[in-house]
Amino acid sequence: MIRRALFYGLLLSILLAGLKLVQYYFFSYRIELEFYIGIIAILFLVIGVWAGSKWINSQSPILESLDSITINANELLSEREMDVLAGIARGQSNQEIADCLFVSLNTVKTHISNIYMKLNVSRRTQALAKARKMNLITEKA
Amino acid sequence: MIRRALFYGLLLSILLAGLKLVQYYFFSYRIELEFYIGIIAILFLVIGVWAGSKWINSQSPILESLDSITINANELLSEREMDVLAGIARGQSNQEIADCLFVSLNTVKTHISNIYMKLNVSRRTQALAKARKMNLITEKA
DNA sequence: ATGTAAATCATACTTTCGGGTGAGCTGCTT
DNA sequence: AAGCAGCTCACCCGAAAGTATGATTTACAT
Repeated sequence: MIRRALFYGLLLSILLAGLKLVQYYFFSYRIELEFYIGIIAILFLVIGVWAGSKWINSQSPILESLDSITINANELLSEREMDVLAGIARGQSNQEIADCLFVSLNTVKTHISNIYMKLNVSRRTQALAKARKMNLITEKA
Repeated sequence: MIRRALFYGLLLSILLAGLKLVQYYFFSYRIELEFYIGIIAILFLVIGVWAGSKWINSQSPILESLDSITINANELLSEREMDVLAGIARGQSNQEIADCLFVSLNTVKTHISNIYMKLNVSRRTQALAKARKMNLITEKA
């Protein structure tokens, strides 16, 4: 969570710094300000779309609600396991979940194994069925 | 698709125009340029995330039509395909579904492939997520 | 009749999943 | 300090799932 926020914050800072450099050394005296701002706006719009696409399947509660899947807090599964379960519920592959959570495929597998143990199942679809019965997963209205 | 692109293009244009106005009439002489650009960058980043999320969630033509048109769910998937989909939703393996329906494993695979084609997905968990969104699958007491 | 869609089954191949095991690191508790 | 739970990652192997293609049969509509 925090690591991801820091990562993108850093990325944003770097981009801003880069833009400032570009501005001072190359463009400021040759391109009009409106055009320059337009480029920045479009650039960050694209970045935003990219980040949004990448995050839409991640575990943030806000984005989760956009995906109409809600993971309910529970004592049984740990936070990370809930994240993984949400990915499964969204239909993501293990690799996709790993990419979203910024961990390795093996880590996701381990979490999933633990989920299966805790839910007493042996397949992701079984885990989904059981999790829904237990109200761990609910559909957003 | 095209309509959506036009919509967001228009939105972008309006926002750019608005920013230009703001720039000329309020901020240009009071706030430093770097700060101003940073605000724009963040603003469009947020817009991008929002738009990206929205876009991702309405990728499917089927889901789009659900917004305005009432679709008879039974039209899309055949009876047998619904049987198989139910098995998937129950968490059954392909072999278990085959046993339940008294058909071969290959037949189940074929049905599943057809389901994936019709739902435009490539994994059973994706099929579940999509089918739930389309209300092909609903929870019962 | 001819075509279309559904259902059935098959073979061959690739990718993904899941099980088992081990291990290092962190943070909290006793 | 020691123990424990959670998170991370790795490797191996077999099973399940998915892809691609082709084929037969039935039923229904043009």
